[in-house]
Parts: sequence; structure tokens; C-alpha cells
Amino acid sequence: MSTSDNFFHKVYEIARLIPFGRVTSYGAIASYLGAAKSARMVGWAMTKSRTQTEEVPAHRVVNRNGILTGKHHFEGSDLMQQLLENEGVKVVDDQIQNFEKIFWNPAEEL
DNA sequence: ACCATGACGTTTC
DNA sequence: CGAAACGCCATGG
Repeated sequence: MSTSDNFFHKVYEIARLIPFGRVTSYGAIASYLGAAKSARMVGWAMTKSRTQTEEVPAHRVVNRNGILTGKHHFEGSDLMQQLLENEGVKVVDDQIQNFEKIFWNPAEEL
């Protein structure tokens, strides 16, 4: 047990609230949790997310530019992109198309 | 305690 | 536009 477990738990809760076909960023989640400077921890939480019992849609979390920087943490070489495109999110060269339109900001929409 | 390593973000070149 | 330098902070050796 550590004090950051609560932070991780909240990260997972928010991640599960991301609507189908929408995406958000590591920084947006960190900022919403009052830890604007801990975006890297959100990424770390995503890495740990697969150990969670409850599923976490980690593929809906990208960096602030809408680029799939964490794709290498998924199986294969394009699984993350496949998962997104299954939801209607278009990706070209690891860049989410129309990113600003489908971006889901927890601070404004939650 | 020190150093290295990131699924980040911002600034600068 | 890509690369690098910082700042940030939990984790691991």
C-alpha cells in the first residue's frame, strides 16, 4: 500500500468513464485529479492497468497531440489502433484524426 | 541516498 | 517538423 494507490485507482475510474469512440490524454486525467504535473504517472498507471481485475480502456488514452505513443505496450504492432478504429476513431500514421472533435475532457464533461 | 528510466508536456532550436 | 533540454515524479536497481 502506498499513497499513490488512490491516485492510480482514480485514474482507472476515469479511464472507464471515457465514452465509446472518444479519447482523452494523460495530462487531462492528471489535471482533473489535481496532479497536473503527474501525467507520466498516468502513463505508468496504464502500464499497470492490465493487472487490474476490472478492464481499463487504455487505448482511449493518448498524449496531448492525439498520437498513439503507447501503442508498443499493446500486443502486436497495431492493436491499439485497431481497437480505436473498431470504435470509429480514425488513425493515420499513429495520429488520431479529428482529435479535437472526439477529445473527451473530464474537467468539462464530468 | 544516487542514478536511470519512462504510455508526459512545454519550450526552444 | 524532428530532436533535445528541462521539469516533473513514482519505481527499481
